[in-house]
Amino acid sequence: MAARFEPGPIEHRWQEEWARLAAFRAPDRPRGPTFALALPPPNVTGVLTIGHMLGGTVMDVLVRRARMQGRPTLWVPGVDHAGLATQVEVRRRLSRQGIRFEALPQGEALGHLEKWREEHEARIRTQFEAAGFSIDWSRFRYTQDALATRATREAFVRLYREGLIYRGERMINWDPRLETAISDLEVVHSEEEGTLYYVRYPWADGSPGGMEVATARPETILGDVAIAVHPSDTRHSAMVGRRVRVPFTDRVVPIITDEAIDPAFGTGALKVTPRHDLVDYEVFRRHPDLAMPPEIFDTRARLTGSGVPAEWQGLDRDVARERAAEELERLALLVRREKFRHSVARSERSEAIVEPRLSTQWFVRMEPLAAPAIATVREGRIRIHPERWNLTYFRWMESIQDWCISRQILWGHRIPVYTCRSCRNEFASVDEPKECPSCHRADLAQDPDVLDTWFTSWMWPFLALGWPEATGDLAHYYPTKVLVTGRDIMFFWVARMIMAGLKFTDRPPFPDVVFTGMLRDAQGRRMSKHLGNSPDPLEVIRERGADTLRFSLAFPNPIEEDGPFGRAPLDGARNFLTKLWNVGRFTLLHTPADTPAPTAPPLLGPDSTLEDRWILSRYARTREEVESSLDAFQISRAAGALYQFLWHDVADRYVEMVKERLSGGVGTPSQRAARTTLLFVTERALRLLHPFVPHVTEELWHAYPHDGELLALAPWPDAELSPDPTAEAEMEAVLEAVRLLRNLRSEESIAAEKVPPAWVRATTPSLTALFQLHHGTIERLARVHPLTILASGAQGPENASSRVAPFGEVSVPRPEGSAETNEALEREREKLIGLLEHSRERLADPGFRARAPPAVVREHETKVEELAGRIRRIDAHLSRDGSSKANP
RNA sequence: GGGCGCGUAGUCUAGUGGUUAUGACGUCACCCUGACACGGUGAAGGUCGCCAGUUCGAAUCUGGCCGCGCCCA
Repeated sequence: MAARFEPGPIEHRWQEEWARLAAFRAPDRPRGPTFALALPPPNVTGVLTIGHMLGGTVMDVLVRRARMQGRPTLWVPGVDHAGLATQVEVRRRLSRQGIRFEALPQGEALGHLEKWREEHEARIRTQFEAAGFSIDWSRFRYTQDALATRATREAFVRLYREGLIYRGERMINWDPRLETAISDLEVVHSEEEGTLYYVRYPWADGSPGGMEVATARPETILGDVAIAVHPSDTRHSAMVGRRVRVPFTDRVVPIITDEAIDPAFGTGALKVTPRHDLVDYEVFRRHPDLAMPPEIFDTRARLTGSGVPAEWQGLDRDVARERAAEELERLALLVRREKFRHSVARSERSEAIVEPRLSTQWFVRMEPLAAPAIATVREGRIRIHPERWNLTYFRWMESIQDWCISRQILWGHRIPVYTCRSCRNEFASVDEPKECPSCHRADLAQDPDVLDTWFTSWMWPFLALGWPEATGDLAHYYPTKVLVTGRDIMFFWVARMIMAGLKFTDRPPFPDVVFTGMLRDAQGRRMSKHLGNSPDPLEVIRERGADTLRFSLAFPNPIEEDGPFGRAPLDGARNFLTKLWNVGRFTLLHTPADTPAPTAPPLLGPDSTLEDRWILSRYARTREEVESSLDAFQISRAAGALYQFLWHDVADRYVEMVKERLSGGVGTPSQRAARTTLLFVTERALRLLHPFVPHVTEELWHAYPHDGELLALAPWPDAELSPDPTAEAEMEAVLEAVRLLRNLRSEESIAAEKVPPAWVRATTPSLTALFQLHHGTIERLARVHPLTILASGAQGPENASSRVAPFGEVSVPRPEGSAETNEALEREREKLIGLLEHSRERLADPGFRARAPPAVVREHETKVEELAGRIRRIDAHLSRDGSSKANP
């Protein structure tokens, strides 16, 4: 085996081998309970980020464990066409080549989109494969493939026929750059600096003065229908009912009252422009006497229409704003301008300022869908991890708005609604209709819009398994077992998936949702596509290895919290894997060629030592910890338990303890016990670590004596052993003696190559016997010789430096020239006295004795005794040294 | 503006009523000891944000304050 751990070649080899053996191909006809998981389909917009790797790692840990547990396991992958997002990317790419996307013939535009999809789909797959995720690529799906199209149409038609999808004229969010409607969720609000214009509307009757109104958008004056004030605003009550002239026009509008007006904003008077503001629209609707003015903007937010003066036609809204302000100034109607901060709504995709627009679009009625989805989470049939996100989920679901699903773009599923040009009959159809079902003519026009991408992806867990067809996969693998994703798409996707699952399959699509946190770069900024501060996973894998990347994401920071990513975690993971590699090498160095695979734990016989029993106990505990952590989706906790066990228990302690036994190599019973124990615990650790770092563990496992073709398909360890508290307690005492002796060596500056004599004195006969039995271990680990074990009453050495612990004391001779101080002991004494006093005070409190549980009282009593004893022993050392100093 | 969450060593983090507060990274000292210097051994480093309260007992529960973050409008 190579002396150095090189991830590259190992990872290639095993990825090829897994593929060759179709190790991750889910059985078509599985037996027993299955474990399925749908990969959240990445957008074909771009490339994957480290965030995808985090989610993938979590999923792979769960999937690989399930597979090793012997459950038929399916991890189904796919990609999402991401309609608007992809169209934006392609549009951008083309515009760099001087091509305007909108000017292309439809077929050609679609060609560009399709080409983009192919490139990115391949790239995404390469990235997931390089990470070693155990995905069943034979079941790869795409949200625009034939089945997905069928599912999308089926879902639409069902909701349409039930009246849950309707078309209506509503205020919607319009993206004037992309010229399409977007949903509420695709709008991002931010605080921005703007200008507030104070405009005077002259009185219609020609009397001097006028009504002063504050607005950020003077260009929309052309669409005003009224001025509104709050009904209880006494400043303006005298004006209510009067009429003003709308600047730039010959229109005359009334001053009205409405509760929605904020008297604190501007002058407390609001101009009402119902076509271009949601609040204004609502005010308008509450005043049926007002008439809807004509449209003033086209789809690119340029002034247009009969209400717009000829010289302003075609002006962009920003230009128009400046022109309007200038014109108002010229007309002496602009009172003043004022800088102010306000919330600006922008389109997530294009960053254009959203133009609220009265428009006819398709909507899904969400309330009937949300109610059962709320209940499902409330009843615990779906559990969200971490639990605190329940609140966010409920809050959004309980105030849910109808979902605008129509988009005026090219890339997506066409809305399956047709209108007969002959009889005006409108109908929805799953299949492409040949004729009008009413008049049987073939003169049909399909709705020109496409559906929001999420209208397809919200069905992903069952769509990916073949729905609406009654496929075998759907029968065997649905519902999936868990959903792992970033919490940033809780509303976009998770909540909608729960609704869709309940609506279309009558079942929750998964019982558990695991949210991963956001990663931060070295400067502590959240990684985002926008900032472009996420490294390319392929680069990281090429430089550091997939296992290193995976482990750096799984540990040390909890996967569900935001955590740092960068050199430090990667180095930590690399160091751990190197440690694992070397522990493997050491084990193999002491594993004869004919050794059988460790199918069962070593039998504990007379040749098994304390360290053997101890490491087996530590293994048993580690396994339990891994199991319970993974059951609770606490991936990092499981990884941490394995890290501690392998590094600190196996490598630092057990290996160091058995080195002596293993050297020489004549095959004594004690050597055999040590070998089989070492082989067993490290082999089991490989199995437990495999879901986290599959390549390196697969490599090592094949170098080990093994049965079976792949570690990936080897059985997951079950509870073969129980913890052994006696062995653990005994080993603790021995290790504590070692630690104190090492501490003394260091404090007394005993050179590393020196092997001084040492003494250990225990407080009880049984501890004395224990140290007697393991005095060789203590000698080796502490590098002392000879070690004398003293009976509890025995006289200690002269002129020695000592440490006092609960179990007893340890001493080494004071080296020549060492200052004869006992600072360490004195510091220890002070600390112990503090603790002693604290416990005594507690015990002196009658309330404590009366109310605290007896066990806690006893605990303190024991502690007082122990501390007092320890202080007495320290005092004995101090006074002896004192006397020896006084009388050398 | 509303809601949610979080403040624990230089940094990240565990810890939901009784522990001498966990681990990792970083720092310092010594050591290239025969699996590993991507290592070993040891050490230093904490008023558990602040103030009050509940309790025999608070990092942990309650309230207020301060700071930070996120979501929604």
